[in-house]
Amino acid sequence: MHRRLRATPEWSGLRARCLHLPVRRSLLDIDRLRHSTAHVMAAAVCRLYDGVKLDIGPATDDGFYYDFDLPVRIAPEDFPKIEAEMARIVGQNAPFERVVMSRGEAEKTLSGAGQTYKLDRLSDIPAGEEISFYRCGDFADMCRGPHVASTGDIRAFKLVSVAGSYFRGRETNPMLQRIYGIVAATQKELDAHLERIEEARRRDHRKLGKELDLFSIHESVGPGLVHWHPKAARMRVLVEDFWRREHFRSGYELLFTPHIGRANLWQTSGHLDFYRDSMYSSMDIDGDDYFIKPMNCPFHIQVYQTQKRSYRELPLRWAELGTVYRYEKSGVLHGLLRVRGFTQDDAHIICTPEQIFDEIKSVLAFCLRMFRAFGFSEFRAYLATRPAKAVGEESRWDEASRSLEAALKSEQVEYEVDPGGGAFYGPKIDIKVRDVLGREWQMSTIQFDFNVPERFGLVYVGEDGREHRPYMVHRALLGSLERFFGILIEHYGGAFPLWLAPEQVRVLPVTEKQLDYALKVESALRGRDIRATTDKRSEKLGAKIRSAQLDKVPFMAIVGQKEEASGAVSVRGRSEGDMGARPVDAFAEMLVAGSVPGAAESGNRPT
RNA sequence: GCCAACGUAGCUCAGUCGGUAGAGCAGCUCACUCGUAAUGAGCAGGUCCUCGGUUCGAUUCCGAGCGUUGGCUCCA
Repeated sequence: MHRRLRATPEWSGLRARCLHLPVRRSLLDIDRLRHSTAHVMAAAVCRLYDGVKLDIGPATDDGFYYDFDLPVRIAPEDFPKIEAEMARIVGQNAPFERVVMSRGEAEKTLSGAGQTYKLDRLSDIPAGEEISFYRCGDFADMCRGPHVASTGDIRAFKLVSVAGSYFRGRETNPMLQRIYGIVAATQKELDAHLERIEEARRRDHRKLGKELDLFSIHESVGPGLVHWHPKAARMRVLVEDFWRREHFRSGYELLFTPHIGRANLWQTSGHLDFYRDSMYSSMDIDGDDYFIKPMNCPFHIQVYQTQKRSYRELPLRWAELGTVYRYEKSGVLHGLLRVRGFTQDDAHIICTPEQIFDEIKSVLAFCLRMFRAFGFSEFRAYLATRPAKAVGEESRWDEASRSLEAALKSEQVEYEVDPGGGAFYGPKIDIKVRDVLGREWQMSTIQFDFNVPERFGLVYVGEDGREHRPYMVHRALLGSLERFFGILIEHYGGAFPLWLAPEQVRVLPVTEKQLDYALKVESALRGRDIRATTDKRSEKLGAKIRSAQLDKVPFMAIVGQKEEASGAVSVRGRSEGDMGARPVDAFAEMLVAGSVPGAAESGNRPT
């Protein structure tokens, strides 16, 4: 899941631009610094606490961590103490010395020190490979390295969090304590990094969702179940309308299907065999078991099966904004990004073998077009191919995988292949999108399904008059509307572009004497489908402007005596400031022109 | 689900070493009628997450549960 990115020049350039990370050093050097700092942290923890058992302390994408088994609980309040000890070690400028040992020596050293986790890790090292320790002052750790020359090279670091983590990530193993830290070459770079974390915190969709009155999740209703407030609902309608229009234009038709279905259906589809852990328990209706849907595909298949299908009507492209419910473990729920009930922008494409190349290519192009409309321009794809255990003929897998790869090449999307990483039922492409802060979000998935068509006996009649099994592709572009909305909030920092803003204009009367005129302006704008409201409070103009700014409304229309006399408004842009007076009609014209779906706007810069 | 922390007004938070609580903002009322990021005064607002236990007395201590947060894991 947390795959390390390859340091292609193009990609690291992007990182540098978006994450404000140092460009001068190669990623290897920064990793060396991170890993060495993890050692220094481990050394400090060993000095401060007794009975420390070490596991590992690797560099991560933006820092480092070290896993410990400790008799005491570490809390963030302990960080200053550990950091102070780390600073002492750095001050000593102790060199990192590499010590090579035989397996026997290493075993003796580790078991003598009671380092059981390390012993376990030692057994992972293949026979014949060199076993090295790195010593630094009074601390030594089995480690492949490499390290910086000495601790004095570590100038700016900070511990950021502590959390539990299973040894080797397995639930059955003991839970260790993981301390996370960040490190940079200079204090300035560290500060920049901290500033980036701060910016991400400011943009947190859970925080903005509350501040901007967008959505809520209620303990009384249940965790992971989202309530869209009026402003968010308005935005969702804008997204959905745009989505539907684009689908119709791209040759899709829409379906609406039920929320529940008989157990037998899920038995046939295989969900009850393979996916039951993620499904909610059944409900009894007239003595039959029904399940709430975790996916839409079995329903779409039913629609397909209502007729004998000919090759002439393929490809069929059926899309549905289908709300599905899936059980997610309580610990993984996270705002809008990980929920239990969500609306997939699902579609199934059923086509002949001859059609799959073109179909995949156009799905991918459609996908990128969609993202660009929402202000995303950096993508990365992961192609997952046939695993050892898989259903479906190998030739079909090959054909499907080739079509996926060809589409990626033809659309010039950077991608990585994950050999054998596909699900048992088909190969797939997952597409990740970078937001304005340089964070990567998995959104789209385009996957072949060789399982469901087989299980439901899907066929079409070919030119030869015989029955053939069609290819079925399952795809979601935005993924889930809930999750996509959360990402949009963070990408734009709540300052949505004009076409998506739930409130596009707020009319601000200078005094209550202009309230009637303000309401007239509001109604004129609404007449042009512009989302306008009026601030009717008895406040000074400055206060009204402040509220509108905080609510991130794209435009304010200020109306005082002068404007009323001339049938005008004074326009103030949320990022432009005072834009001067103009007639109401001209203002409306400007807004309508700027509200085209997908219209780019500079509303997403960090503020 | 697991480890840890947290849960006080609509929001952000303070506080109570066990004697049922307070601020700012938001809301409401009144006054003010104001020109590009906060006018003033007043009012109202709380099952201190829930349920048990200890105690004369629990928001505070203990236990369980629920939820949130940070991770782990999971994401056919």
